[in-house]
Amino acid sequence: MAAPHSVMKFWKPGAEAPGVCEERELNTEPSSTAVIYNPHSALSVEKQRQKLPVFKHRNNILYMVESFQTVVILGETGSGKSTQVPQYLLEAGWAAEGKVIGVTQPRRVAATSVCIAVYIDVAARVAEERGAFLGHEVGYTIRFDDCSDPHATRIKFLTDGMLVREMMADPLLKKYSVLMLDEAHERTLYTDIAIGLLKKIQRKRRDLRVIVASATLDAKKFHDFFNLNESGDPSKDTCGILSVEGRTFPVDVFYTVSPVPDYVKATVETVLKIHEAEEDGDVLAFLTGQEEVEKVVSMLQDQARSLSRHGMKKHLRVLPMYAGLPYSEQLKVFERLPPTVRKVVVATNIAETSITINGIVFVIDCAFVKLRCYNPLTAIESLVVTPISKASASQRAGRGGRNRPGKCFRLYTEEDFEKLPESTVPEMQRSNLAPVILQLKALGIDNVLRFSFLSPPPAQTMVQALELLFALGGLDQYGRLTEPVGVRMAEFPLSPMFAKMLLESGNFGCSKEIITIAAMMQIQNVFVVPSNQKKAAAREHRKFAVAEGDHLTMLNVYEAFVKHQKSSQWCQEHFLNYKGLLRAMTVREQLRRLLNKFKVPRTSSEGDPDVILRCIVSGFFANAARLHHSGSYRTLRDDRELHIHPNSVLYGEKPQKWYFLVVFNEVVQTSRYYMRDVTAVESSWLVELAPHFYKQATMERING
DNA sequence: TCGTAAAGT
Repeated sequence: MAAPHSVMKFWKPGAEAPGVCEERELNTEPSSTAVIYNPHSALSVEKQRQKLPVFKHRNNILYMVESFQTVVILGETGSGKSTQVPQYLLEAGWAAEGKVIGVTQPRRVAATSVCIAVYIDVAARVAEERGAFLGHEVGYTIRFDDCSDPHATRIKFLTDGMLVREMMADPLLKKYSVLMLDEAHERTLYTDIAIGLLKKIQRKRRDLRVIVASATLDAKKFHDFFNLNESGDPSKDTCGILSVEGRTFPVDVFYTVSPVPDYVKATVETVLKIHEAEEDGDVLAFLTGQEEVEKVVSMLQDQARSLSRHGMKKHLRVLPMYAGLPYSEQLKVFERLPPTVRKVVVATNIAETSITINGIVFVIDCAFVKLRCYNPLTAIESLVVTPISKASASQRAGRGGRNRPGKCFRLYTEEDFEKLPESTVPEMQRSNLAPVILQLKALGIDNVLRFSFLSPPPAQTMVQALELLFALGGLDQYGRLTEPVGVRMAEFPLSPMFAKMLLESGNFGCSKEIITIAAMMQIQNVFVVPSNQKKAAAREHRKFAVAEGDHLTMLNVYEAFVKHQKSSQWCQEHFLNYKGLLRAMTVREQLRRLLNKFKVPRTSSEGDPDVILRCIVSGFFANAARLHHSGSYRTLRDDRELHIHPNSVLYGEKPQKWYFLVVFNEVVQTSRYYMRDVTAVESSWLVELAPHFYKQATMERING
């Protein structure tokens, strides 16, 4: 039998060709023990800290923070910068006189885990004198979890989104002496907002220090952005760059000899080739979505069974990994396996930044990723399979060098690698900006079009956002934030349409129900569909379905959940996402408090659906579509073709008079333009509730 | 007629 994988041919470029880590010296220590204090080590905490690569740069870092307003630290994986730099600053007195050293992370888990690592260091050192408690000297603040003390905390970790929130209460961030933005190269929406705002704050607060911590890529861009020196004399620069080597192992990069027609098949073949020809070590393969992941997993599992039948000694354990996977399934990729088993993790981009799996030696990279992008002309978001950037490719390859030297198999030619863009387009340039613009206005940025963006978004996207905010009553005709509607809308941790709907709910007499609906709409995958029980799941889910649409269906699910004592078993029986529903409860509580603060009366519709639907229209009137005789829908605003998303309870319903007009939360483009979270409404409500938006003539055309 | 990456307030 010919080996099915014999078609995959790879080659390794010569030393002069760009590879990953080729030129790096080989290190013999794993980075994982280096970053977190190991209480079992014979070495003291001090000794362990001194062994980190960043330690050599301690004095230079402190010198630069003294001399420059902004310092860009280029630190590679495993340098120890995230845990050590905040401690160096603390030791050098930057937290004196009640000041705080703030460190932001793009993710909640990172904010807490880095915080705990630093806490362990600090606690181990000060324990003898006064002890240390998490949330005192060292603390963190993330949504729903504030583990910090306004008086005692000297080093505070927080998500970048949280920092932007804090600016609403303290626009000059007066309590901070230094802010370090970690993982800035990821260029998340909130990192970019924070960067723009910090530059503005620095003009008013010369004493505020900013440290931008990034992987090697965008150093110059950050430097030029923050450097306020216009004299041309480098000695007057206000921003300095410093680079810190990392501690990872070399990864050999291989390319295919010719282009790969089908990367799903090629992934399977490459895994088998590694299993057959390479030494021990686990495998990580990158694909773009759940469907591809599951397909590769099932193909490999078939192969693995046949291999064991043919007497292959070493076994394959194939595991999927993506965000939508149930938590218990996700945990399996972290399990340690006996040496007779090779672990193969087939993952989406979640494994590029959000999780790190120990023991990975071989990486397979298909060169693609699914990215959200926003079309400023149509105001429609879509998820598009896009070629990755070179930065992404090197990040993926690096996943194979965490514990020992690794190998990365790229399912594309070196020539195609050269054609990839240097870095991924920042989120700021591919997002709907309505929430961003609202936040900036609330932070006193009057002219958002002239705001200092690190990467300016398309002007048309900003215009779209301004128009929507005006239609919602959050901005006046001069683009100023309205009082109180606009100011209050900005306080909600939700998109402006949801905020408007919530603020109106008191007037409609259904705030209790609307809070639930808004909270439920924030969680993904309320309905769980296990691949082997699709029919049973659908049967259970249908029990919650309501003819009006998804919003009232979600209300139904939540109320049933509460009625059944929030039981996890009940959720399991009805194929509902238990953790998601718990989260909806937490979100609901936060929203309820905000409505209390704004004195929105607590009212219930007492079973009348119409008031709830009208209230939804008051926020989502701009997202309306009418039934077209073709059977699809058309947007009211610009007559674009839309379809009901297959996950909607209205999907597949026979179009009746009742479904003539619908509103929806969002449109996503995949194979078609799909409306998600859809509810049927009366056309007369649109004219009544949004007369400024829908002129009478438009309505006549619709009805005619 | 088929379908949401992953992260956050």
